[in-house]
Amino acid sequence: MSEPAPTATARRTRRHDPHRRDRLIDAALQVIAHRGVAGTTHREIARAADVPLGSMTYHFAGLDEILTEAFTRHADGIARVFDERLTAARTRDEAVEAVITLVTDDLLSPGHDLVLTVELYVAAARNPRLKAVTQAWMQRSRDALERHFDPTTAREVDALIEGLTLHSALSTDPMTPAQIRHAIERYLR
Amino acid sequence: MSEPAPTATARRTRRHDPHRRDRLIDAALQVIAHRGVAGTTHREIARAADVPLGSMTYHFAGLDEILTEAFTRHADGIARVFDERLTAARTRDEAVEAVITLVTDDLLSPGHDLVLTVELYVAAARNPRLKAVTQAWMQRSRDALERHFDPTTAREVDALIEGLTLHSALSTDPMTPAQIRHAIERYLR
DNA sequence: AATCACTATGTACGAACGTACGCATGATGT
DNA sequence: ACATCATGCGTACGTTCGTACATAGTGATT
Repeated sequence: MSEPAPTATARRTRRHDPHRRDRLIDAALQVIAHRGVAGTTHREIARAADVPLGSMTYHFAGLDEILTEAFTRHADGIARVFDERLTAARTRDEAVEAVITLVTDDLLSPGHDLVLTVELYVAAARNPRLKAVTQAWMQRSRDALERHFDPTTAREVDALIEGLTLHSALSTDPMTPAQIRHAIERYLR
Repeated sequence: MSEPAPTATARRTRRHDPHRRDRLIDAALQVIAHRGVAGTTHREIARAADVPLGSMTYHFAGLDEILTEAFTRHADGIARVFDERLTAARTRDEAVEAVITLVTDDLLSPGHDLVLTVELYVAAARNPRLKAVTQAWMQRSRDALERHFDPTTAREVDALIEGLTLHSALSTDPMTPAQIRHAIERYLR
């Protein structure tokens, strides 16, 4: 996402590091995914990015600022994929396929940390700035869906996507791609 | 849920307090709802229940134990309502109505703190005991739904319920009961 | 009434935290 | 070449936390 970090040994001697702020935001997302928002501290992020603690207060006004920027990056990334897939679809059938692909390939891919999304929801419940991030993201998803479906359907299928993703992620017995396809097609065809 | 607590002044003089453990678990749920799991500390719970700090270590082996018991109580409470509504339904149509009532009246009622459920999901991602609580709850919901619907439908509608509740709770423009009814009926009828 | 097991309480300690701040350093513009 | 200033760095302070523990009060049993 950003430029590679200087190696640990290099950092001990060299100091120049443009994009450090960017790397810190990415590091914050890693820490959130691994330890949760509760376990995300200045020190953990600094360790993950291999920068000294003092760097945190220089680049960010406080922990809130880091969290906001990190979650904004996360939401924007997912929303962009959402947009792209649905914009590429030309017909309603293609749009249905796009939704299925979104859930099975993008949202539930092993590399994608779904837990980040749930962490965002929880944090948003008590942080107005994060609530705004969440709502902007939801609005963007719905707008993308409305390229192909009427507003009511868009809203409903948006909720369905949410439920399918969440339940699949939380279950020891996750839904198969075929089951997800079945659920979405049942709703949209 | 439990017996009323002795008043603050009474506590200062008297000490006998059976059901204190129960009250502490309820207090923990209140604190989780207000401050989140991250802001839930021994001291906050003790303050909410108006007991001294030392009482926490006596009644619970650690913070994990309190959280587990609190979330177990939360999940059991919702699952019980779920069971009851679906057991009371005699026909498929009544079952559909029961599901609608569950979402609009029970899960989304102003008194019910939906944020507790999301907090549980996040905590469960990193706590095996809480993961077990979540999965037992999901299984119980699905079993209840299977009294009236085939397993595939049960699973899908369970996910739909999740998405509808979550989106309604997070949105500034929450879905109306009519919209929720529309979404569920579209799926089940 | 005496005893005892259980429950309740206040306090203390070490660890981890957010944040502030003074100093060092390297890039930049002249 | 040199001055300037944004950036990088180490450290320290005050706060809050989980937890332990010694002591004290209480209800039950005899």
